[in-house]
Amino acid sequence: MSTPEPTVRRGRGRRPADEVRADVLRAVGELLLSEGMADLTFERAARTAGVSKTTLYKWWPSVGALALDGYFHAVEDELEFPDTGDIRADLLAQLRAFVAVMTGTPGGRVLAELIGHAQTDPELARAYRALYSGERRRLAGERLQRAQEIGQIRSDVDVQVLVDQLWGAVYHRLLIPDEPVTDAFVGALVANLLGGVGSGA
Amino acid sequence: MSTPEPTVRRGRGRRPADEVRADVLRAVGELLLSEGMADLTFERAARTAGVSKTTLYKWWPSVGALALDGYFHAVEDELEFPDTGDIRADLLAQLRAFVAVMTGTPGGRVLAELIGHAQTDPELARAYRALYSGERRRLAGERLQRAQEIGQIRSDVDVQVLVDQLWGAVYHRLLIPDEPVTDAFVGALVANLLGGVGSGA
DNA sequence: CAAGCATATGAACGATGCGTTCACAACGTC
DNA sequence: GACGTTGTGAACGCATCGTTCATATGCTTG
Repeated sequence: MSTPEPTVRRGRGRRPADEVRADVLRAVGELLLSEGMADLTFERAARTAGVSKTTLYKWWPSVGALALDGYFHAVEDELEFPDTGDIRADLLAQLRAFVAVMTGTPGGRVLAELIGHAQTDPELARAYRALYSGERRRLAGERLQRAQEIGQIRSDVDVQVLVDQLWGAVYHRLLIPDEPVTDAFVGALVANLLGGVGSGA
Repeated sequence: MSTPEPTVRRGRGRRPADEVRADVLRAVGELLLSEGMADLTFERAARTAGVSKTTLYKWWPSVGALALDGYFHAVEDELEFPDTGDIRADLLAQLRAFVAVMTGTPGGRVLAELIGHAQTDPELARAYRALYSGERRRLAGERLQRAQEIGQIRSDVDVQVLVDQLWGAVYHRLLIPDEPVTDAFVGALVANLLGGVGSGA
């Protein structure tokens, strides 16, 4: 409810497409980080960006797609997959960086909301997989496979399953927060998987 | 959009609360399983159940809460945690049964949509944890702890982390379907964790 | 058995967002 | 300098929201 939107008045007529697009993404990013995507609508995005609603409808098929664009424009995701040759250290480093972003910035909340929205917005789900999750899965898989090739991970293991048991486990706690996401949790994830939790035969 | 709702005409005045509640839950369950919760609204639920919208607003704080009630009324979740004394076999059995429900019935889709909706509906999120996820985490934890006590799982392991690396991994593939959820996947989950995927030191 | 309380009903309301339409204006190009 | 592309502003009908109100009836108490 209602900070009076900073409605920017403009004349009519065309403005450069790139300029408009930049305004929109900036505005959407701001709205997302400050209020989450529950209250994000075409109407509000248009008002905040000082852009015609018509324009938004022409460029983005759904609120979700708009949010996805705005989110990535805002965070310029830069989670690297380090490769020092030591898979245990690299996994810990990457997962800790990931957790830091997810819990220490509004980015985690927004990402969760994007995934949430994707459950009932096929358009957004497709865009999310195409732009984000697929790529990250590929990068993680490549790093894990290199570890496998030099014998740090058993050769009969399907590395994609490991992605679910590491990052997927983190997402699980983000989306269904019964338990906290801590560095200790991350340490346990890696230790459990690499060393195994069974004892005897 | 728009099967013409089977509007049930009724007289005015009070009907037994239990009867009304039953009608509502039945209707919501039907709507959820047939159309998902994207199109579920107070309006449609009221129309389908042949109940006044006012009544719904009085009993349920949000569409999400209504959906959650309707869902559990419809599926009467009965995923047991077997205990044969063999933790590997029991985990496989439970996870396979879980996966069967999630992929073989509309229940999986609806559950994903509930979790999705909970990301932007704190009321629903709280209800979900209270009614469902917390309880299931507790049950799984107890079974894992028994295995730990008889030495099938190492004693220094935090069993709650295992929940995230087993069921959480499944949820990950359900919510972000880059990779399929199969029995082979389940097998790999259990094998990876119990045996470990590292090789050397 | 009668009185009264609790509760569902139906109808209406203003507000908001949706998704689309339209004529018009200005930018960039040829 | 003309033209086509593209954003602009305004207005629509429609759906849902969340709320209000007087009314009708089942249930319970005395």
